[in-house]
Amino acid sequence: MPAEEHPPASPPAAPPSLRERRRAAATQEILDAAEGHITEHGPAALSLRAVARGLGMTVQALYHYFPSRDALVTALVTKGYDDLAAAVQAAVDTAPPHSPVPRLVTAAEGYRRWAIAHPERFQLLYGTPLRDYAAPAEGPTTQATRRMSAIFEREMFDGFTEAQLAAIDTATLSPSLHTYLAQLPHFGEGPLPPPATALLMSAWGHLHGLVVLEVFGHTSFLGDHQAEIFRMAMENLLTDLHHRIPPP
Amino acid sequence: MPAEEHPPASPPAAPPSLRERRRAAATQEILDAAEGHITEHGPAALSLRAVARGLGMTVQALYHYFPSRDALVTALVTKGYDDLAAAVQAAVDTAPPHSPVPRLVTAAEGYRRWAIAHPERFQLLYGTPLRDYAAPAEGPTTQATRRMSAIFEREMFDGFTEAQLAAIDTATLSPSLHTYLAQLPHFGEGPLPPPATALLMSAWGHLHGLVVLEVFGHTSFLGDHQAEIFRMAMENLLTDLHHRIPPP
DNA sequence: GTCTATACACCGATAGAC
DNA sequence: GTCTATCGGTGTATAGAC
Repeated sequence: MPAEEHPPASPPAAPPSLRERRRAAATQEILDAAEGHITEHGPAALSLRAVARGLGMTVQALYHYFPSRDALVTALVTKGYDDLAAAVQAAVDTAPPHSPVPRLVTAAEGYRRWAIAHPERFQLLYGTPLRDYAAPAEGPTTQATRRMSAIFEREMFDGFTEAQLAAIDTATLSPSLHTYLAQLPHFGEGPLPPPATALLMSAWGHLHGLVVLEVFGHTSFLGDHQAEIFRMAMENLLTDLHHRIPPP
Repeated sequence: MPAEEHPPASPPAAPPSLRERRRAAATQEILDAAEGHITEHGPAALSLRAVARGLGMTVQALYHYFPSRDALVTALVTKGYDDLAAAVQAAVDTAPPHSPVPRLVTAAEGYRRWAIAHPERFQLLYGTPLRDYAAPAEGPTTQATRRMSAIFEREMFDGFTEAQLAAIDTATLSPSLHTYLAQLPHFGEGPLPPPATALLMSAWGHLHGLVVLEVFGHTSFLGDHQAEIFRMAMENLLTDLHHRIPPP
């Protein structure tokens, strides 16, 4: 059951015909309704029937736009990653130019804010994988991860020379890991020295973990103070990082 | 629909009767089957029918031991937290007395190892909350969090005086947060100064985030090297921590 | 305590008429 | 492109016989 060609369909060079525009509009409407349903009932409750109900259609109308439930889910996941990355980027972009709060912290707070504003969509991306849904290999997840990495990489390491980054003082990396990281397809602009890549992953884990615990309610006993704990953790992360980067 | 008294049933002072022992044995058998089902098909697929099928029973037999699906889930969640905490504790306990790897890192690796060994059960605890399942307030989750906190608290801060911990150098904590943390019911043995509590939460997020990303497949591009990245991150965490604790 | 039978809901997917 | 009708499956929960 191939699931290509139907939803996004790389547009041909020619301008979209009326039929195509209508189709795109309908597709968009379905996506919005599906997103709304997830927001209200959680990712696990997503079903074509429920979306159809919400739209006043029958299921078969939907099958005309999405060949299967998986196709719809894939579209939603892709859009989720896009929106999250855009939110992080927007947070960085809209920060005042000489803000006292470091850009990396701003980016992290953008990540957290999006997750808290859209907990169910965040679950769709980073929670338990959906029952009987297999994400397409080399699919949206991979691409999205790279885009996010690129943003955080820039905010963490911009302004340092490659030599500095290569000399970052971390706990020992085995030669095997070192060469592996060195030959990893680079997400960002320039190549990233292995110690920097390792710290990037560590930082992502740190950031992500605090957000996950909060969104899934495991730190609710902190109440409103979760924001400040998060901020403190990210500021500490940054100073610890700078502490590990040698002077030029 | 009250769900008490059925599964664990605080035992009366008298020794358990034959009937009670039989009941306990059957309950245990059901729990094992349910755990097996989760391990094979994931938490979302858990249903009384499926468990009953696996046991060669009918659903109604199960209703005799668990008044509802929620009751069964609660029992499984509780057991999950217990097992995870026990695994972390066991990792610390079985470490060689003068091992070069710090006890905190050992504990963290115990956490990671359990999650990787039981990814579906880990999902049950820390993944997307189950559809239509509401954990009992002040329930197993809260208790379990405290137990885990106590372990990590010990490994992070044992050997330091309270004065040292109170003088930990973190990014600024607002007075409001400071007093909030100070009056938080203490999870561990002694009272924990606010900066230490804040760093404990930060560390838990760090640890948890890396594990979550790995278990849910978001860092699979690192392959076997995820273990080493994790180890490095935890070692860095520990040295950064010591860097923030002033000498006595 | 375990069974059959049943009520009532949900789901994905397909066939074929219009 | 949308509909009705349908197949074959999932689930929670209850009633009542044995």
